[in-house]
Amino acid sequence: MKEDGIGLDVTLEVVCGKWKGLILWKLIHENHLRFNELRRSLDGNISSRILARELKKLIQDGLIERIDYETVPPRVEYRVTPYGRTTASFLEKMNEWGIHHKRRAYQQESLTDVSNQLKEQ
Amino acid sequence: MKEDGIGLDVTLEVVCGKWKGLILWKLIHENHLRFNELRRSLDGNISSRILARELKKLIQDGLIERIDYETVPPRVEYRVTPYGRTTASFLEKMNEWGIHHKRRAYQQESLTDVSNQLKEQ
DNA sequence: CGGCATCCCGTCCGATACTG
DNA sequence: CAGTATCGGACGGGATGCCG
Repeated sequence: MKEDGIGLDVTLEVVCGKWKGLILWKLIHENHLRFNELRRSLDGNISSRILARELKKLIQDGLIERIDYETVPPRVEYRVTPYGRTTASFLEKMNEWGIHHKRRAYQQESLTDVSNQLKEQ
Repeated sequence: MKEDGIGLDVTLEVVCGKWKGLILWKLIHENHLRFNELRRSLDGNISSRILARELKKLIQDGLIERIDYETVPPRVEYRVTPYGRTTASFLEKMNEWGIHHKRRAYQQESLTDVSNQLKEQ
């Protein structure tokens, strides 16, 4: 038996929830997005309140940084830090797996359809 | 720009929450655990209610399977399915990253200590 | 042993409105 | 533009007790 999941728990904490993983993923691929830019790029259905909160958490963990240009009107950009970029190691894998899972879920539907048809005979 | 995070969202759904990732991880490394065996192996602080609920979700997604020996007293085992085992691709990476993150969080504390000492001067 | 029922709380998530 | 304030619902997670 190998050593246990000593690290998995904290990764789950960092990336968990509906949005933080997606935000990280976006910033890794886009580099420096402004608040509303980021908001619109996330399927459009995250509220500003939620986005602000999730961003704060990611900043606290040192994964992204906030650049305030101190202008009027305000201009703030968010960037992934070099450290935050290391999360790509598992986000990449998660994304790949998700794509397969979607394909499989679709096949699964077809299978149960067939199975139901068989049962009806 | 590459294609977007078309898969990440569903992976987050599957693995999200405090426990499902850890349960999968356990079953991948142990193969067929009984209910209370599994429960005790998870830091001991998951309630049976929560465990039962999370197991159901994982079964619905086809990641694990339940084998009921139909004996008295009851004997039920849980196993990861071949498909469930494919999640190891990202769980492995998440675990590695988490270990690094813990180490870094520790260093970070030392850094802020130093930073605070500097500010006091 | 392997759960389910009940109650409870804190957090997540969202819509809407508003501010500097 | 970049958020904050407020309200409210849904869900995750936990403690306790009971059942076949």
